[in-house]
Amino acid sequence: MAQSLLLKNTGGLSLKETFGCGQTFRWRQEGNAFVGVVNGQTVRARQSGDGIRLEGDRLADADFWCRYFALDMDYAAIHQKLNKSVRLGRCIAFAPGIRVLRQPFFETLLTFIISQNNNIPRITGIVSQLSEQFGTDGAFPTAEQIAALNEADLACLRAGWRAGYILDAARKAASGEIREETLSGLSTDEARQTLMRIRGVGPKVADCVLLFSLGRWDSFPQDVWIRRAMAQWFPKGLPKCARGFEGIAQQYLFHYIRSHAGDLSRAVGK
DNA sequence: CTCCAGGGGTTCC
DNA sequence: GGAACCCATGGA
Repeated sequence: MAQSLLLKNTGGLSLKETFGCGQTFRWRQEGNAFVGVVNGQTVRARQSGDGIRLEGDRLADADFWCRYFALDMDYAAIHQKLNKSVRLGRCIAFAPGIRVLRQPFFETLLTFIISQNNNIPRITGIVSQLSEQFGTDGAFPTAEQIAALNEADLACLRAGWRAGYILDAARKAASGEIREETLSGLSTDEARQTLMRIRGVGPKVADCVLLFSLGRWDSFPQDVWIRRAMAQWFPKGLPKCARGFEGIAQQYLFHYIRSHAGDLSRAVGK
């Protein structure tokens, strides 16, 4: 029996911009709605009036979704700060409805390990296969479920050399060497170093996990495109107005750059 | 055929 | 510390 939940006070959140800006690989558009898999539950989301309507079996409660969509953040204030930079302001104006989600920890960790030197359709496919093959009822598998496997078991994913990285991450998570609760108690820099003990997790993947799962908005995923754009747009680093919100600024920047790849390839000298 | 995709490990200097 | 090169896979 399907449940329904209306999230109010969603401000200027745009599902299209939020799901399409490259931070999640688990939502697909169906008409004017989006269908995603979150915590093993298939969810349909659509914007309605002044809120977001969620539908699905066994929906999580409003508190969970409030956290998932970062509705506890004051994005009007964040935009006001970041708009002090003309260039960041341009990126925000292009997609003001982006909100940085807080996604499930283990799933985010494996997803961004899989994302390395990879493209979005293939990342989506591997994550989907991982869930169908090894999760319970299509849910994203637990660390314990993956830790019990070996590389031969993962060969069906066609994930290449990342299979070994997936296993190491799962084993460290299952053993308790890497725990979300532990990371939450550390500084962003300490948490980054801890995550990088996992084979296949470098600064980029670590910061994506910190930003997209733990809500560490001061982390800063060093994407290759961002590095190129930064060198030209912000030769001295991000402006002071982005202090504490480097990750959010980066996500606006990334979406803008990816959507203007043709223009930027010339501007950035790719 | 080559090139590339939201990187990271290893091996050099 | 940084630069070069390697890594499996699939689509363009």
